[in-house]
Amino acid sequence: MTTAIWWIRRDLRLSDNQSLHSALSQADTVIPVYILDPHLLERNASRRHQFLFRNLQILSERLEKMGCPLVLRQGKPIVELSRLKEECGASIITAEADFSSYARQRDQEVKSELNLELVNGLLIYPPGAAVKADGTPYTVFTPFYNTWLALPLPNDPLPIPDHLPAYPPLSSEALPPSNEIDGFPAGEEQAQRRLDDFLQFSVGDYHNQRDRVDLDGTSLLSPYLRFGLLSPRSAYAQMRPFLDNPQTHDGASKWLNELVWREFYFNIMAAFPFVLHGAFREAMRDIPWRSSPQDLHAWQSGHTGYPLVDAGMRQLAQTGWMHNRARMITASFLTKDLLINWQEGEAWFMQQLLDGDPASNNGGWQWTAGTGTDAAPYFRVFNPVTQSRKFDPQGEYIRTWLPELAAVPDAFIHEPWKMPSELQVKAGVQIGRDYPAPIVDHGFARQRALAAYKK
DNA sequence: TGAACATTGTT
DNA sequence: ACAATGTTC
Repeated sequence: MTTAIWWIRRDLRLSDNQSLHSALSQADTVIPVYILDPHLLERNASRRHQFLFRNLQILSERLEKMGCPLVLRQGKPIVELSRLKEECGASIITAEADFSSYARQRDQEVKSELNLELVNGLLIYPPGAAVKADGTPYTVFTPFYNTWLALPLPNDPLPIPDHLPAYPPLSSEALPPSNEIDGFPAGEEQAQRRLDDFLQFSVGDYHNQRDRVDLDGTSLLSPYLRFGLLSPRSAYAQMRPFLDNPQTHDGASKWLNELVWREFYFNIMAAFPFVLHGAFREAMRDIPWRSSPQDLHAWQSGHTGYPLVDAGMRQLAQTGWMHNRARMITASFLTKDLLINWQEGEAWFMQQLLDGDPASNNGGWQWTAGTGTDAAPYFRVFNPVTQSRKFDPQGEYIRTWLPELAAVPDAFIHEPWKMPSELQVKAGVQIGRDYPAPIVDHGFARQRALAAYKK
């Protein structure tokens, strides 16, 4: 008679759960446990906490129905796990491996005292699977991608276990109350539904619609991948027929490319943990950033005077999600136009994003700032107006998130400060009063950024 | 997974 | 004029 603890962290699902599967294959009794870790909960990320609690609620209900309720504990993981082990006599703990410095330190500590088995699942292939011939990690995406694609296909996803053994009663904390997040219904069934919708309706056009901020061309899966409501292996397996179908190949392939960016940045974080604290490239550690709380606040609150930038920032603040193209444009604006340290943006995004993940978020910011691996050349400065015309041609995205500009004619929607005053009256918006004039001139700012980066 | 600006070639 | 192309940051 053996007992295993299934320590749930970022794998809030029953389907394709390698940690759960390993626990079941080694023990007669499996105790599902989630530990509310004060170190993680103290972080200012209430939207992700809401989503986490809501998902725990749903998982807990499913486990309850299967006669194997979730045990919820609160405290330092090593302490809580040791206590739980004494209570239930478990001989093994299984968990899905995670790769941030905190996660690795936490797990190392647990491993040194308890029998912890870490399994793959957060990624399709564990960090280190796709490396250069000499065994060192890739620091450029494209060769990483090519090697990644050439790896043997992963095993098929695991089914949901049809039966979980019951266990004697254990105490459990009450779940904090939580609400549904608008636009991202919780639970692994909703994650699967979201993927089904994407495969049925959008994947074939993904490659040519994904950059359009005014269309629903993206998969919207990021929050689900973030919390392991969908395993990337399962998503990849379900994508494969669409890769093989010539009608949908281009879109599916572009989507896979994005999924591999996620794998890439996890590899980078695992191999170079210092990226979470500063620039990957040494040469980029001395950029003379500006300090301007006022400009930072204008950016955070969506009041820079550049409509697309502001629309993105307000979408983020209001919903916890932002279109990927808008993420690049707003990030470029902070780092290049305002010349504010990308780490300020990284922190703000981590605070706001429902899908906020240290590896992907850090990778994205360093890419935009030109400080990272595979860096965009520092002289690549997005023009917020050009990008706006290109990716929101009718200004629909802008009008959605900036209602004060709703009546601005198409000809001025991307640069409303050029609107003659009689048109401002007609559109019911006075620039400088109802909507800000640009807080910085892009042409000037571009030159300033080029000079600052060149030093 | 840029864009500004100069140059060239076409009306 | 203005689009296509090349060069530069």
